[in-house]
Amino acid sequence: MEKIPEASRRRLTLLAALLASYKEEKITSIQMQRMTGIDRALIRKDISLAGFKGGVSNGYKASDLLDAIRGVLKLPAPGQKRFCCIAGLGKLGAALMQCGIFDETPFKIVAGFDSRVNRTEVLSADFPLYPAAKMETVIPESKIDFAILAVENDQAQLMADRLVKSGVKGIVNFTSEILEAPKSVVVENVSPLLALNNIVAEINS
Amino acid sequence: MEKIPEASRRRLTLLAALLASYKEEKITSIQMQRMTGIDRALIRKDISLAGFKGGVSNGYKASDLLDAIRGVLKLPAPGQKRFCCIAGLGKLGAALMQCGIFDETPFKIVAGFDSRVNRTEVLSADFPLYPAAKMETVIPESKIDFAILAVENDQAQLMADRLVKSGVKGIVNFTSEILEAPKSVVVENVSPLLALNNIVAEINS
DNA sequence: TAGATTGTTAATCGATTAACAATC
DNA sequence: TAGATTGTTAATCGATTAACAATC
Repeated sequence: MEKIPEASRRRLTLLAALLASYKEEKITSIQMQRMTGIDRALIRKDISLAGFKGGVSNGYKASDLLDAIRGVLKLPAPGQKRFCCIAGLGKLGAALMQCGIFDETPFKIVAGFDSRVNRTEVLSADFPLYPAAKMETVIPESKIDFAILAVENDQAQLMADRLVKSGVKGIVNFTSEILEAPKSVVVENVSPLLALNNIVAEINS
Repeated sequence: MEKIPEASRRRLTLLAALLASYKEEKITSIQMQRMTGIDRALIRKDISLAGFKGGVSNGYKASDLLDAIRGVLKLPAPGQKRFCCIAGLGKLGAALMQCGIFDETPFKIVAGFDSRVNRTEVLSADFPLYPAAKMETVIPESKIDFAILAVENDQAQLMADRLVKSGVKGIVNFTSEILEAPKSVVVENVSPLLALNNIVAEINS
């Protein structure tokens, strides 16, 4: 199997998210176009790139398609567990850790970090909270691969550097800072500010 | 000015975010490559597409470059105000509204909505909170263009439909659902779950 | 000047679209 | 069958890379 281009990979990840909550048995490229805005020819091309040939003239079996996409992108399926941590336990970080955002998903938050001792002592969670200085020992020990970064902007790069040094493979960046990181660590920006600016730029284009 | 392709537009928006917190006077394409991972030739090409010709042999003046990018993408500058609302005042929505995420930015949250009356009564904020049924009157009256969607997944599409009907131009989607919306409404997905899946897919590619 | 970086062109590369035979 | 949709090919379109003269 040749490797899937980035644009296709991101669309397939989106389709997987769509299918994960899809309720009917069958789905067509036309329906997926309506639900995602992606052209149906492109959807069929992506599915073809993913190596899935199970479609018939009344569409794809949704669960088979989802399994195929998960398989080729190596996305974790329900039942598997990938460990994450939250760095930054301010209002936003605390809410992310308490709101059950990863319930019923393969991702599981197993640690929280903050540089302010009083945050780690005052807050409570289903998993242990540590001072930031413990990151480099806790992250490898707990087999944490991914971090949610929710610190204040002025600490963002500093904490990102520590996460990188601790061995995380990916960072979900909630701060408004653009993080410098080695190519071996993947950063996904989910800053609401950046998102709004992307929306404005698209509207005005 | 011919219109800027989407890929360039998104990179330029990222550069604007970078420059907004950049402290030195001058910046080169090599520095921007290190900070963002984008190839320096591509950065220069994007800047050229944006119509900025102010670079000299020791780089760009950061503030001029930022102004130019904001100008061409019509990004709001500090001092301007664009009004937003939060839909969904659970733990995450409440944290987003209280954590000052848009302080010192052109975006301002001016209303919050929840379908549970007890949330709008129990919580307090610098701006009014309304039952969801009021969206269609409050959003146009308050000149709200953008919404942060932070409801439970099972209400996501329903609330998105109401936001669309109320006239918002863009939705920042914190839920794990993939939203169906007309092409005239821009959706940016900032779901941590989708972000993690994108990270996993990239690592395994 | 010497060294470094920009701005732009041309070449390459990759992604999207159109179209339609094959399939159910 | 009739109608609809897939899977794939070829054509088009757009984006990235390489290279380098111009500039400071």
